[in-house]
Amino acid sequence: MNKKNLMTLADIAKLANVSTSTASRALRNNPVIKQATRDLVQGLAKEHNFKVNVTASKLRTQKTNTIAVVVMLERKSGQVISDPFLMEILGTIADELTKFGYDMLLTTTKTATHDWYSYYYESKRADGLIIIGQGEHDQRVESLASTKLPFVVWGTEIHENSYTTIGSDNRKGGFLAVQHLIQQGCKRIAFLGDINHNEVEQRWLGYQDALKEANLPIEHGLQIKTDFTSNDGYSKLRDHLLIEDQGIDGIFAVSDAIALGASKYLFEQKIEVPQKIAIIGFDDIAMSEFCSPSLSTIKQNTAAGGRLLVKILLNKINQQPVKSQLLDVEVVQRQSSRR
Amino acid sequence: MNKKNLMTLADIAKLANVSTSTASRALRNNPVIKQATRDLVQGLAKEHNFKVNVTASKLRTQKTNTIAVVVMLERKSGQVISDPFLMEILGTIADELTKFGYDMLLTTTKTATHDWYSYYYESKRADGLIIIGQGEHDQRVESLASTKLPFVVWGTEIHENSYTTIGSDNRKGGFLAVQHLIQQGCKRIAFLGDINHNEVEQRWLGYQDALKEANLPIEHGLQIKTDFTSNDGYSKLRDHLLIEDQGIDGIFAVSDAIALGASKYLFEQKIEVPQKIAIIGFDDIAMSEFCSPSLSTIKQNTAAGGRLLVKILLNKINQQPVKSQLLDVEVVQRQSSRR
DNA sequence: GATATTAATGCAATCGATTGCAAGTTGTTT
DNA sequence: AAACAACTTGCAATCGATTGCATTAATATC
Repeated sequence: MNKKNLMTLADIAKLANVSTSTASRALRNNPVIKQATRDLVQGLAKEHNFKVNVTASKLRTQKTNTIAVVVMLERKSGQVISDPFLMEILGTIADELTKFGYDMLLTTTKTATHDWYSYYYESKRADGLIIIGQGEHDQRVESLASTKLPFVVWGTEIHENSYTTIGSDNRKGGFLAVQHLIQQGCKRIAFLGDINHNEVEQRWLGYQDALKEANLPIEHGLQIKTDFTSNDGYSKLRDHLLIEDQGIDGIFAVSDAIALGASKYLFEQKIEVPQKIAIIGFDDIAMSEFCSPSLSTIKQNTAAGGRLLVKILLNKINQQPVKSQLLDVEVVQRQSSRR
Repeated sequence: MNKKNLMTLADIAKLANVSTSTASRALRNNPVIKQATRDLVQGLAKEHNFKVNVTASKLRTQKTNTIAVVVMLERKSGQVISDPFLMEILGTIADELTKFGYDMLLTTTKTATHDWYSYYYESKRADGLIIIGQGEHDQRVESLASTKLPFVVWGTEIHENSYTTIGSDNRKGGFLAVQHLIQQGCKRIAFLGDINHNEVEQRWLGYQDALKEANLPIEHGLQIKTDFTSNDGYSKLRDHLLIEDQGIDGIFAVSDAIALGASKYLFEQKIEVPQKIAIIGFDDIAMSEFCSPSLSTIKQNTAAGGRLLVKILLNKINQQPVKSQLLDVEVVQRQSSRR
């Protein structure tokens, strides 16, 4: 027993009358050790509630069995993450990692160090990295690609082969959203989102695809740069889209949060949704079903996404070849666009 | 340089022509080392981008500089966390911990081990534990109290001195919410929540306090056990509160998520909010401001809560005396209760 | 100039588990 | 009975940084 009277492997070994090497192997069920010895050691370990000191183990094996997850937050647009979408995917990742015996280290970009390679890999905090949200063309992610740190990004594939990304088929999502609005009879559809985000850019391309397909004009005046918050959805609609003048009849917001903000403004202005203006969001967060009118949206499969992120990263850590993947999306029609 | 050609302290020492002991002290700015030597070593470290191996450091110092955060999820009521409230407090904790140089290990209760003391403390994964949400009188938390693991709980103080909790003044919150409804003219106010949760129980006591103060009867038929989801808020209202029969004119929901679910049902039934029924929630999640009608609620100060959790835990780790604390709450009046 | 102080640095043990290699046992084959 | 193979186990080094104690160098004191 050491000073803090926590059992150590040596203690167990002594109790079992074997060497620490044998004890170690026995505990890990190494078949080279006689079954009887294994049983003995494992029994003693359980009896004395012995737990391997993972720190010592990490040092010796040079594996941390830990994955770091970085959530990219907007530094400017506000302190907290309001987007429930993040929480959902985070929850899945956490559960999936524990399933594979990995611990999960969580950081946001707000206060954390910027040199992820040094901080996590060189200093041996984690075996790999999951980055959620590429944000606005972030340089840090780009520069990781040249290091030995295995990592995966939730987002959109940008530079072929530069690094591995998992994400929804954003372009298709944008397309489906707008196609849906057009099917509901919309002719002049506004776009709310910030195309400096890679994912949003894709959704925006999808928006254009759908307009082109329907032979509708692409009007730049209807495309409003909007942050990922309800607040901005609200105020951009108020300040930049002069509803009457522009005569828009549909809104595609690149997140449900934005869409809810926009809805609020429409409600206040007593503009009927969906009769006068139909609206659709993106994400399918839990709240969307419960606002009034309920919000149509593009559903992202967060559970599948979280699982895939983990799987791909672990494969990468084990030197297996991996490639970027797109997850399918689908339209969820609710009241805000049904007419 | 070792095999993986990462710099090690010994390498730096060699470059600087000093012993590893000196190098170590120099790096950590130990004043016993001559300033010139310190500069030399630190310069070389920076130049060669050397980072201490935290694993080795942890092993030697017996400190992990890591805090584990456990998010208690309902195992039954569904897989994902829909409550944005959790994400907000989690974000604050993450940022606050990095500020103090700690890493944050995140787990949910869904898949994780149950013996937190063994898993985190005995195996040296973390120096302390933050538990978010006591859930339904959980036994695991209770049993931690007798171990050496320093931990803090977000929730409500239950057994005096048994362990340290930080949380909102839930009883006052419940009181304020219902008092507010009464001031708006409500006489028969329903309660939606599951009082098996410690926090909810407090809010429920506050509900009763307010009714008593106003000399209104406490009707058990108006108190409906409801899970922390919009879904359940919706269906419990539909199935158990026969609006016309009971003639309720106010609803206090113990979370905004529940309140939104309830609102949806009222909206569908074309029951006017707040004229016919006023409604108030709890939490003040970001969405509450953006539904229609916007949701009145009791605001919890998550930022202060997160900061306090970290501060108290670190104090505890440093053997300083700490005590449980209540955070103040306030009414945020919006459309759902303004009449 | 000799000794007492103080300032800097180095030696070597330590944290606890893992593992290559050697050594000891037991069993098999001829 | 010798020779060899197959099992089991132990020795001792290792992972990389930290730190108590000893030692050397520099400065002060008489």
